[in-house]
Amino acid sequence: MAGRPAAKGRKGGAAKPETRARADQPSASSASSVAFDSEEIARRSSLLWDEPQKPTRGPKAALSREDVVAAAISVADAGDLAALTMHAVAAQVGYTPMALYRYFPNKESLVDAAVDAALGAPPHRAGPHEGWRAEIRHWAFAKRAMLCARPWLAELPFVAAPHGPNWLSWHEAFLRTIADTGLTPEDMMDVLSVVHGYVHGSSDTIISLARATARGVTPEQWAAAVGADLCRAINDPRYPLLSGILTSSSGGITETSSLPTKHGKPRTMDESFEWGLDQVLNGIQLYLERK
Amino acid sequence: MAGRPAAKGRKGGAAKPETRARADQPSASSASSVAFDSEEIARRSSLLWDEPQKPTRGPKAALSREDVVAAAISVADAGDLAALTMHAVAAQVGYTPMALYRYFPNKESLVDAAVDAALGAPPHRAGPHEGWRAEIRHWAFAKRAMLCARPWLAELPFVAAPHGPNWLSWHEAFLRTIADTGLTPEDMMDVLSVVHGYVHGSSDTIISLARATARGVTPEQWAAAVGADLCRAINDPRYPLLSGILTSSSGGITETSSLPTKHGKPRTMDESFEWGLDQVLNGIQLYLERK
DNA sequence: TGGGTTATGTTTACGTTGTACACTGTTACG
DNA sequence: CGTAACAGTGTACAACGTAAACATAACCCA
Repeated sequence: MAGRPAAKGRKGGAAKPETRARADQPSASSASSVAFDSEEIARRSSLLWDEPQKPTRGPKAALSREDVVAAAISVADAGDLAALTMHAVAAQVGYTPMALYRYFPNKESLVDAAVDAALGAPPHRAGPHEGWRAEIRHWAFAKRAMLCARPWLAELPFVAAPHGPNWLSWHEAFLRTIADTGLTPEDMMDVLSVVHGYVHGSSDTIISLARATARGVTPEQWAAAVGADLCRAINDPRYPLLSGILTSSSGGITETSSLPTKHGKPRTMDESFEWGLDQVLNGIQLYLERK
Repeated sequence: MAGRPAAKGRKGGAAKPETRARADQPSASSASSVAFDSEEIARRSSLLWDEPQKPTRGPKAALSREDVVAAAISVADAGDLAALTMHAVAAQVGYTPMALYRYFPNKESLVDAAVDAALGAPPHRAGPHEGWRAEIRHWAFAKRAMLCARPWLAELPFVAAPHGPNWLSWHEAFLRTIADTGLTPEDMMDVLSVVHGYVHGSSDTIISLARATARGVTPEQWAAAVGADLCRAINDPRYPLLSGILTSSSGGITETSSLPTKHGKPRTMDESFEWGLDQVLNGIQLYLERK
């Protein structure tokens, strides 16, 4: 038989995997690394776009790429990026690790596929157009929420991941928000870059919190830990301004439910994100008005 | 003898790896992962701040933590983050891999130290204060340049790295740029978050280019490869706006020396970064003026 | 109906990596 | 001097990604 769900002990089979991979050129690149030359980029993204082209000869595959990807995502969701091993994915689908190589030539391509799938589709905005500003805000909050829901995506190096269908969909959705503003194509891409950059770059703290809470750490514990870490700077003469802000208590680490402070109402992390987003949008609005 | 530089020769050995790892609790966390609870955060950052406290009894250590960190940085500079292995670092300093464990308890702490050291000190702004806007621009460009010079830093997960001395110095330097604007401590931290977020989040493309060129790939080759990857979206009915922009030729991928286009002068990547930064700063300026 | 062909999943094995442990040798204090 | 604390080495091993060889199952054509 062509194999049974495995789970434990089975027999053997035969096949011939890819044979390519590293060590040819000065290149190299490993595990979840970054693509450099055109052939590597093409190879990595091809699996995100090309259909598997089903053969008719041998036994039917028990799984599909989608099955494997779904298993990979559930493994990463349950743990973190480091938990996403071939062994773990194989166990999740009920086969041996080597079985996965019938669907993806190596781990990198499986991770690429899992990442794009995990991005999911961008939110669909039904109803009337609310104006670019409200639409961008929706987009930004959705993206942030997506990253918080799958914090392992933020563990990836944030450079040069292959551009899969969902990745492009998020970009397309953004462009839809500003399609009627009269911006040039070039301005559109740069506005996208500004907002996208801000959302990604400024979400590190909330993602860290999301990771912690997913592990059972309470927000209070997390805030205390990060605060204690930062407080090392307090009274260090090298960081006078930072010390002052941290001791002023309103600038310290606070999470969504906000910690006790001396005065006023400190912004929650979500409010800080929103505040920053609004400043960014104000800048863009200014640009639009001046045109 | 207490050991000689080694240089070659390996064999086998015996040991019992962690035994912890995943599967105990909901916890886990591995290699270059993220800290969750207070004890882990404290443990990870302690080595960034505490002195080694030299013993007087035994033989003198041949190396210092700084030596090991310098070796780690040079290894990562020469390759990428994946090249940063204990073997490689040990070979760089001329000792056995296990010798490194006299200086750092594990790889993670070594990487943490190397990362903070690699950040380097923020640029020192001598001379008269040029005003917050110019100062922030300097800071942002310096940070971007630093990331381009050490692209492996961008391979790290961008969440929750321990806050070492240099990391805090960069923050302190930023706060210095806006110290006289009259912002509240909370506003200052949020302004920092906005600019920091934009700089980090929007630098992925240029960092990717920097990585590629460091490997000998010409900017033209790189742009062609990335462009070809993106062009998969062209004529795909799912991405009408993106297709339009990509075919309009001015919105395509261009690097610093700019590629041939049909009309006008497309922005280079640096110009796009600067454009976005200016919109962000405009937003902040608006906030300052309204106060 | 029965090969031949091809694809499937399994088994086995290997190189790499991080690192525990036991050991040899070295230094400085008592 | 002895002895305790340290340095670096050598060995061992688990986990990982994955190459190669195998055994089997489904299809094709005769």
